[in-house]
Amino acid sequence: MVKSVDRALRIITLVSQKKDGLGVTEIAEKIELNKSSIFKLLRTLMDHGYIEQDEETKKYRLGYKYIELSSILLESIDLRPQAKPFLKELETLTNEVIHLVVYDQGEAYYIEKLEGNETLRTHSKVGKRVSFHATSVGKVLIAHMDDQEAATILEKNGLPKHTDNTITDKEKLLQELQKIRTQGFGVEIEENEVGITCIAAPIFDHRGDITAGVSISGPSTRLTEPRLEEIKTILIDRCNKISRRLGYTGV
Amino acid sequence: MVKSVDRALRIITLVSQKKDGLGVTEIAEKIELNKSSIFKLLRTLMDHGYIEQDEETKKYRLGYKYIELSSILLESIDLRPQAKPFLKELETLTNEVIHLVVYDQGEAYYIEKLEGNETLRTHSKVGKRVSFHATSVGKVLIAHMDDQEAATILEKNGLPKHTDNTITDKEKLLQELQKIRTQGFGVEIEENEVGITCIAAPIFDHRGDITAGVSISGPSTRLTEPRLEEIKTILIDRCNKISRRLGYTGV
DNA sequence: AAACGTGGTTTCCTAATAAGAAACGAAAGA
DNA sequence: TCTTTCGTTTCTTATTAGGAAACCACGTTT
Repeated sequence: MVKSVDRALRIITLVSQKKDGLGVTEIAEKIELNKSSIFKLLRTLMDHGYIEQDEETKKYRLGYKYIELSSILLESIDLRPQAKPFLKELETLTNEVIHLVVYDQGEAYYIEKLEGNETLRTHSKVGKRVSFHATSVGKVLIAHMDDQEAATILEKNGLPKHTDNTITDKEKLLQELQKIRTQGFGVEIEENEVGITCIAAPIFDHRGDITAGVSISGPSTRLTEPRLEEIKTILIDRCNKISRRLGYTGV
Repeated sequence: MVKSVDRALRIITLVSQKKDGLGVTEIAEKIELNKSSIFKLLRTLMDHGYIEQDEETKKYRLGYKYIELSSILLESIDLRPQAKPFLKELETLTNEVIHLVVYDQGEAYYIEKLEGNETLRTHSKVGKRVSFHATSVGKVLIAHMDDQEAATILEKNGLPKHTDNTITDKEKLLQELQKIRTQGFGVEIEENEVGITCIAAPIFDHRGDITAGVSISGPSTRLTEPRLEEIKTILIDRCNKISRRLGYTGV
């Protein structure tokens, strides 16, 4: 632990909390360090543009460098590596099949799959396209798009019947989407494939737009109501964490 | 200058440039510092979440803390204080009236005004609403909105004639807007007020959306073609700088 | 399979340096 | 005008950051 660096970073955190900035003395009190030491740290941070001093009030606030790096960073974060550790957690906690599905220009794709350890498995392929109306992730994705985009997708793909449970009525689907938005997750019981049940939650990016969804799927015999209830909680929790990793600030 | 902090910040900058991260040795070479020193610095940065280590590759990359702070930060930056110093520069460089105009939900307002030092002045008030079709800033603002939003505004406000030069024909206005988009600035010669000429450039935020415009205005007798040419260059330059301060990455 | 190389991590010592005390200077308030 | 406050500077000493070298884990080569 490099002490001066530690202190410098604490200064940054402190300064970032006060939009209008803080004075040297104020910072010195909070960090519990000598004024002159704080001053020197601030100067170093200033030289790098991480902190800047208001010319009039003499107070210190976050600098342009921070903003510069942030925006570049937010644009360049990759979903997959950010999500991976959380997906792994879901895998070990549930022992079911975990899917990461991204939405990109009218299409949804599986980009990650974790198998779980149990023997009875659902079959799926990374890269395969996802049905929007008949899967939990698909429903979650369209539920959080703007209405126009969702309408275009549904228009284009229609509502083909996959099983007896598939929602083929548009009105019913719209109600289902509303439900998904309010409760924060989506469930699908044998709507896509007989014997398979699924639960999914959304991932949002730094602009607040939906970019992906995570689903947990398994045999309906195992994913019964009480089990889904358990899984739901941790699924939503991890999805929120992934969203925050992408810079999402809501919730 | 606190040396260790300086080095730590250089590490951050370095790491931020490589999306996939860097190893200790790699960093040590670039910073020209001993491996162990770099290691200790990295550990400190890690403890604060500014840097994180990939579990598999062992490489170091920017951490969640950065992302967390950035997104909060980008949402909370105030345009006015960011723009102020650049507007002052424009003022001293041109000696004309400088206006900062924000766009917010269908309306445009002056939120900042700098007078210049010369005697002959245009009159305007901070807080006053801005005409969209008859001023250079107004035109710049609608030029960079999406078509639907621009159409709504024009529909609502119409194209009232202020002077003989006011553009009252919709087709002609649309052509003008196209021109503004391609050349990156807008000019208005006595379209809003007889005797006053104006030039304006756009400011974009971190999402790439237009949020404001800066205009420089003065008597037409002084703001002649060659003078406008000079002013144009520095105006666009400062506007770009302000945009970058707000996290804009384009250009 | 053993030797070698590479890259991350740890240890330890000492020279470099960050921290603190105190003084200074400018600005704001009484 | 005097006082207080706050940012800045100076200087000295105890702290500590940095460097050399060794260590360890892993992968590759011979």
